Amino acid sequence: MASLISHLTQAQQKELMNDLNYLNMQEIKTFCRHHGLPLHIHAEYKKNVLQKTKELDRKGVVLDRVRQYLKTGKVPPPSVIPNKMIAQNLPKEIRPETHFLFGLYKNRDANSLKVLKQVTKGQFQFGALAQELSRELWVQGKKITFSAFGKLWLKENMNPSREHPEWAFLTDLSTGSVGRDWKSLRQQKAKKVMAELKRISAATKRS
DNA sequence: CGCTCAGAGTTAACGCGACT
DNA sequence: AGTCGCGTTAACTCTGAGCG
Repeated sequence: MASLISHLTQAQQKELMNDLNYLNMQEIKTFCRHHGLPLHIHAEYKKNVLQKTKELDRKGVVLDRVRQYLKTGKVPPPSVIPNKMIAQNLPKEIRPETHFLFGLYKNRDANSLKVLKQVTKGQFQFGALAQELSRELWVQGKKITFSAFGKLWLKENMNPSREHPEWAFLTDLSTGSVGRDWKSLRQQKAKKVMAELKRISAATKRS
């Protein structure tokens, strides 16, 4: 299947892609379910066997998938955590040289926090960045230690090399373009995008 | 300076219904 | 009866602004 948005002009396509950032997760989920786009992260608990986890992909990841789908008409595969990144047996104690694996680290986990505080001179905090980094490492299959993760977190925290256009509110906030009417602005944009997506739904069902 | 607020995303926890 | 998935909810974090 070809692009689902070829009837739009280049400028309109670009606007649509950009305004997807203004959708909230609920709206995105609805669209994904309609079209069978994967929302959950899958894990390879056993070699070559994929299992859906309870973990939901982060907004940026899901949006990328939506964009790809709109452009190509193909349903992209889900995120997968490879077998080697999954903790098979949990160590009693986490140390700086312990490998940073799925199932071992969790946000707000006291043991993880202790070690990460230790290797970052007390600066580490659980938050969106920690979540983002950990997911990325797991899915990409980069096996590193807690110590290395802490350093990576520090680096990203000091000078963020990545942008988060999908966090529309925070992005607008940092550019100072948030006014009293931001909420209605978001709804306006979201409504427009949803209307366009709905048209696509109808078109794909006909074919 | 520290506190609270806004509005967003994410998680864990909870409850409900479907299914076995 | 027990389990699983799904949807909702409360609590947390993020940022800059506003206030005492």
